[in-house]
Amino acid sequence: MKYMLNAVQQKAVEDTEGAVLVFAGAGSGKTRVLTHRIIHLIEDKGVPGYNILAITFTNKATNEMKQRLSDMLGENAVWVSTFHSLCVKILFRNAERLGYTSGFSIFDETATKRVMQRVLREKHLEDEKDKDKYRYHISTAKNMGLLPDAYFNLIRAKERDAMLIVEVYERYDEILKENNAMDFDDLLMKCRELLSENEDVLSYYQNKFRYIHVDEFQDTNEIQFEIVKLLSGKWHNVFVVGDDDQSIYGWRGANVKNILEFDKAFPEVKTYKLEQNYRSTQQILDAANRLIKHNKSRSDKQLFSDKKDGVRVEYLFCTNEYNEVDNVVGRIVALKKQGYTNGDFAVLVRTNSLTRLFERSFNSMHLPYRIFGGFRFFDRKEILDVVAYMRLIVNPSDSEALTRIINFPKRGIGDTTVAHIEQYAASIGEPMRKVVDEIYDVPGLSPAAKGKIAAFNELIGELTIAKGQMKLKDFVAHLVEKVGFEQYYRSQDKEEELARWENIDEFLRYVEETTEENEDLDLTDFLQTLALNNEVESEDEGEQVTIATMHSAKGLEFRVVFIVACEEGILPSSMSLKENGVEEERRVMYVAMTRAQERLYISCVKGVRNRFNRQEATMPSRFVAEAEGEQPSFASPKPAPYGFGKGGYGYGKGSFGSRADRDFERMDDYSDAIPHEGQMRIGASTNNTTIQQPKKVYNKTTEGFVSGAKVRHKKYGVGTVIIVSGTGAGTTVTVAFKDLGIKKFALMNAPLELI
DNA sequence: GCCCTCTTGTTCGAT
DNA sequence: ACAAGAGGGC
Repeated sequence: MKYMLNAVQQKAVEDTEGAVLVFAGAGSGKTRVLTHRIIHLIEDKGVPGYNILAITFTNKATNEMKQRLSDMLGENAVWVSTFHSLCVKILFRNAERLGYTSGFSIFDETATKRVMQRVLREKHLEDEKDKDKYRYHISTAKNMGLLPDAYFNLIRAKERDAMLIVEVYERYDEILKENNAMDFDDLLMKCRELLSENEDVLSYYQNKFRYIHVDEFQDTNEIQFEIVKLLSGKWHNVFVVGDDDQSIYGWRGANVKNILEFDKAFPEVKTYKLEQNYRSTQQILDAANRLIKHNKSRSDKQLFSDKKDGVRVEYLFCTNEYNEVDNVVGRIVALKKQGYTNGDFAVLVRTNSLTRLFERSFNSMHLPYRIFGGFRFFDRKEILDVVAYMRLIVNPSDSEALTRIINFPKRGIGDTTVAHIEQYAASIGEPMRKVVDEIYDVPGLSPAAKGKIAAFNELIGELTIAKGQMKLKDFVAHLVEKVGFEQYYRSQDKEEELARWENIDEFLRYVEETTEENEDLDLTDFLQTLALNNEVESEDEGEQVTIATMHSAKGLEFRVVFIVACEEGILPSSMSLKENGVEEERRVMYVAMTRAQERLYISCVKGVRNRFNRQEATMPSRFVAEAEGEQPSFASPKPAPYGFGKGGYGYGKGSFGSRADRDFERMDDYSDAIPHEGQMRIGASTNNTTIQQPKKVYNKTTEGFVSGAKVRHKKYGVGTVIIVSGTGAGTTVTVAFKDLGIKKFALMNAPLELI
């Protein structure tokens, strides 16, 4: 079953030899072109599937591509994977060449943080406020392919403590090496190293991959591009698709130049441009085009659509985050009455933390949902613990895993003892596992401590033997049982602890399922997939509303899209403002908008939002005005004077007053723009979902009442607001008065004024 | 030396 | 709100 292709798409599909670059605007059928080309290669050109490689960026994209290919081809040997898992597979087969053993550990964020902690402890930098700074630097360096020395040369001029940063980098890498472990960035860097320094390995893969495809090429960084160049070195058949307007991974080292200057690496490249959009209505595209035009650095293009009869994009201005959630839920409920189903909806957020409110509300409304991005099931503490046992057994050098579990569940082995073992291990240049194994030779530990460690050692020894004798799923169950997780969590008799046990139980089921699909999956392979698996456990209960971060929504499409929390400081993120990254933020918004097929809602809170358990004033994102087509009143080339920083910013009374008023009037306008003649005036129909009827009275009154604000009470005098709760007319504030203590007021009635 | 509880700062995005 | 650190009890 082949779909129709337009003339340009068809040409790109049939242009199979040499380098081909396809500029593919959002929704222009990029994936379709990719899959058709692969099918064309196999069915019409007789290329064996195992000679074809397709690289994507996310697991989701990989799965989708695999699905499409097997739908159309049935069983096939096409190698589809993300850059990272491609590299892992190549590395596992050739780890010895780089001085690692196969079965090396892949350190996720949690593990690398622990390593960093150790480095900082060693270097007496515990008091350093900005601990993430070092990890950030290391990642940046690795994404550019720079070893410590080279990175030092790059930053010595602009970083005061460049020397220190590089020392931390060196030590961090040293520890990873000692652990026989790589972090995510290493996977790419070491793979390139392997390929460029081992002629035979390189030529094996060069021969194998006669046709190479790269999706989302605008998101590749230097190293990824170099890997592509290396792999294609023999046949030069490289087919890349991308869209510079959708480049949203600059922070991960992605280099738009890779796509814009592709012809420098492949001078004979043939280029195609796909500008017809098959996804969205013209109304949605108009708004997206209006927005993205504000970016200076981009190759000009204009998406167009045949779907001219859409409805207008709606802008929702909400008073607070609960009101925003209600607005979204209300519209979902109403649209479902018009025939939309749960699977048609997506709520797109800029940050993971914003998903919680929607989860809670969807739960209470019994609206099934799934989450993309956000916290992985496998990142839960209890799962990481189980996995750490597995890691230690596969890779005895993994001291990070060992320290994680040596005293969990509690065995009476304290920090001091662990630190002693760590130091001793370092002094003799052996992994901690080895020291634990020979604990009676270690000086300076009490017999009691040695006994406890010996017991732990025996456990690990027993599990190591069991691993060799059992099938993977039995082994994991055995491990969980032997270690005593169930007993530990059940004995606590707390709901929270019980939930942790249930998660482990679910993990066991996951192992069972995975091994069912692949009978002789071994522990090493399993750990490898786990490390890169982003899939959140979901028991596909049919139709679900999608909640996703804007980044993870890339490549997806939905009939109805809600872009929420479009506020200055969130989108664009305050972090991006300093780094001059507003253009990338605008592209994030652009990606989000172009996910929508039929209906697009852009919503923001103009008022107060809870962040980090404190109240912060919010104002609509400049992007809202840009998409609407107005000249934004506050988007200046200078860095914006506000931003969410430590302590938030003061939303001075009336400082943005005139604009705020205008937005509010506008909201009245749009509340009439709800699709299809008065089908929904939400609020009447559903108990929990009321669309905010703007009442300027209390809006004016709640404005500025944020925690920390100084107020004067007619009777009690001056105090400080500590808690603001409720919404609109029901808002209550709790105020601490210097002498009279803490009082709670209904804001509407209380004689309070801001000072 | 180890365990338990209370306080504290912390969160952009993904593999 | 959640995990790491501090501090007191055993």
